[in-house]
Amino acid sequence: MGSGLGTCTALGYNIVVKPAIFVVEDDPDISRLVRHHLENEGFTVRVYPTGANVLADAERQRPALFVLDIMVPGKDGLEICRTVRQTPGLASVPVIFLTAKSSEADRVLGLELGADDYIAKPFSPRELVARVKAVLRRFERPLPPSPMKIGEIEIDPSAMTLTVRGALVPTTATEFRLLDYFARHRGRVFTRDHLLDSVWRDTAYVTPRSVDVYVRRIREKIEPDPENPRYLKTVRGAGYRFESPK
Amino acid sequence: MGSGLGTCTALGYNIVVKPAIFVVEDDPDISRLVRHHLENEGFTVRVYPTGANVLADAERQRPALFVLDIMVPGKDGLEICRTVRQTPGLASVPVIFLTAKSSEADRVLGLELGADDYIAKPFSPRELVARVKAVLRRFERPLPPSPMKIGEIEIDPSAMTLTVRGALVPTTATEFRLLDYFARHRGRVFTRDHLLDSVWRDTAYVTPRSVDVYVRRIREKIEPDPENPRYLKTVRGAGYRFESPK
DNA sequence: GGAATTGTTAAAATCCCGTGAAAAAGCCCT
DNA sequence: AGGGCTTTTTCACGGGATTTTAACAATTCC
Repeated sequence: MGSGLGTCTALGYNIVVKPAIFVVEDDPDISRLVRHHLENEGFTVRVYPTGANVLADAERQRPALFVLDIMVPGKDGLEICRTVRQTPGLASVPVIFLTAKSSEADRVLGLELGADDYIAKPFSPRELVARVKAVLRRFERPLPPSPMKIGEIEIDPSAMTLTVRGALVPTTATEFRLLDYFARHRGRVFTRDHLLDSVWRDTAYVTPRSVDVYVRRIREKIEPDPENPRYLKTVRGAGYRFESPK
Repeated sequence: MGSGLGTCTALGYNIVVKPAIFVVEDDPDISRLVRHHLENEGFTVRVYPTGANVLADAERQRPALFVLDIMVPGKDGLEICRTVRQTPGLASVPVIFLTAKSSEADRVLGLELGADDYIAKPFSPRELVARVKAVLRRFERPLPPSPMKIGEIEIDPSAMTLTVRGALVPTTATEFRLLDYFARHRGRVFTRDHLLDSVWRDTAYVTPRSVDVYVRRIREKIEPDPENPRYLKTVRGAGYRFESPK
């Protein structure tokens, strides 16, 4: 995994996908350096000296990540970022800024622009690569809303149905949303607070212990033996993790 | 800690740790200059006129930074840099090149080899100091959580899993947080008090000896031979240090 | 050899989670 | 609007896992 490459299974065999990174940088020395090191890591890199054509290209071939110099002639980095965030197909593509002044960094990371990290110039290649990989990892897309089959259970978000070992099991709305969230982020640990933030609707105040109750209800519905969960495990001191059984 | 100095509490009183900078430079005028200004800033400086012994020394007393002249008799700077990058214990130590030729080609070459910055001769003392500090500072900004592989052990913070020699090893929350902290700051010594401050949750007072207990538990889980730790070493009189095995 | 420091172990104290049940909030229907 | 239903949320207790302590053994350094 460390390579940053993604794989996808289609047509029954594996295709290795080289994630594309779009770089907007006018200084040819820097862009050469960036291209060199990112390509070394197995990424496909596209460099744009100005911000003119990036967006058009990006809409066609959606990149995995943007690396934007804050200041480039023409449309500058900030401008591009803003547009990216407002373009439906690109809104969730992560952005890393290259900044000269560290004072810009805070501003860039500030909420409104929605950058995901920054790298201060002069930067080292190792730093660049490390941050790019880290951001990509953080942004691993949740699986798109399509029916999922995990072990013996099937979750169909569009129908909001849960099928366990062939039998349709009724669920309440919150039960389903929580299970769906877990199933979409298999293998990760979530704290109760995180789950409340991302699964619950209103979230006015709700005790984290409510999560426990729902976990139990879900277990009763999907686990053959709710005492020894194979899917929805508790990670003591941290939260819960959903996993595919071996 | 913008100054580049680190402090740590040990032996009941405060010790100021002066980060060590290893300089490889054959011109005595320049090396004198470098030493003078860096020592003025509170760094411990060690000068090597040739590249012969640096690596051996560095492996014992791990420096915070290398300053390498690109061209020195014997093993030259580029060579040393390459070796450093391939030495497990040193791979993450930053490198700054000194070069006479200010040609861009040289600069880019240096950076492509994995250097972290580059200073063209003749340089001003202020520039030297500024770049050294900048690199050290950059280096301290922690990366967002991402899986780590150190020797034969793998740590995945998002899944909260530890894999040792291929096998998944269960950990408790505190064990994991401590190991994660160590792994994220490889090569640095931490006092028990520092660890309590930065890894423990509440820290309403907890005996420093608790750290010992956790170190032992971690060793039992990751070390092939817990009596002779290869990863998590004790630094008598100071604390513990986690390192990549040679 | 002796003082200081760290390793080890086991027991005590604490924290955390599962559980059942009941209160509160929604919801739908007339 | 009100009654009966479902869903959501809270609460408290008990058991068990984790954390912490403390006492003793082993090591290191002078």
